[in-house]
Amino acid sequence: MRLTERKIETTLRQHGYKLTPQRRVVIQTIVSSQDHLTPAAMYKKAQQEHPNIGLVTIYRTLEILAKLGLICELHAGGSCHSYAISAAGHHHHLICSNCGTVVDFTGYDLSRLEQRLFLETGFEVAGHLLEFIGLCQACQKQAT
Amino acid sequence: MRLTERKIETTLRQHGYKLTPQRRVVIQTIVSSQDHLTPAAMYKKAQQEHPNIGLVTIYRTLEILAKLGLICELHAGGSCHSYAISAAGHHHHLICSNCGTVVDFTGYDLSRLEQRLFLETGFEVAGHLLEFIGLCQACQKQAT
DNA sequence: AGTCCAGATGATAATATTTTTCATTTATAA
DNA sequence: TTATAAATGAAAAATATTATCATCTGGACT
Repeated sequence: MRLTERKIETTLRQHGYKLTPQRRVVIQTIVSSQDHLTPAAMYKKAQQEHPNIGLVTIYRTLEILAKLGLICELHAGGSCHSYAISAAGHHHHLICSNCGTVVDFTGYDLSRLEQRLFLETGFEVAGHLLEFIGLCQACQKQAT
Repeated sequence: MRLTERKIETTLRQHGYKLTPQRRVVIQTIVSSQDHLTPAAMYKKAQQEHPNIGLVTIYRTLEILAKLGLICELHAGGSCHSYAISAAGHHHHLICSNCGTVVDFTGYDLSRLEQRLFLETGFEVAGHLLEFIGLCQACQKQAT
């Protein structure tokens, strides 16, 4: 389940952030997007709703949303500074290399591997990054 | 098994690239480094051996090495434009968040998960990104 | 060893991206 | 309604990356 606009706004408030029109626009934009967006792409989209919004505000808002875990930074799909709306709990991503669509999936547990790695290397694992890149169903058909 | 200087040089030649002193220095630098380096960090290190080397050459060399799969771009450890020497076959990375040390590991197979994802989402997976971030043994002790 | 030349280099400039600064505006709690 | 801490946008600064181009050189060939 992806986070909703409402849920994100509540979380922002709970952390003492003000709910400005600009932030609403950014949130709305990212929630309504199936794919991942760079700050620049975000800026373009947001401007359609709020022509005066500044690029700096985009950067600042994305930073906050990322810090609160409301959006996820993606790496496997080209730019390393693009974001997609987050799912509610712990999850991983599937990214379409053609259209950029991001699909979240859950239920894959890496803790056994982490345990193995600890035994083999002594590393105390604190986090991980797992993303898949490929072609979504729609883009596979298109490619035919 | 990490790639050796020799192996990398051979591969470069095989692909028609010239083996210049600058490239040797870059290769030597990255092979002898336990951690991952950004182009800028690479530049500094390389300059110690070859004071006249240009930053552009670093960028160009890293680009070639990455394209040939001789070095790996890392994401979980801060900068998304840092590289570490690659292991010989398919592998994944463990990165120390404190000292930057990169340890490769092999033998973890994601094809069953990819199969599951295909069934569930229709995605035709083409590749993946799997990295772990944590504390290496040495840094754990240090932290005590 | 000497010649040739495609490919490589470094200096510089151009472009792109991100962060800082600061005067002004505004969301929200009282 | 007011007070105020936080947020905004414009501009500048700082970083990071890529393109251009005259010059140089590794390595194939003799």
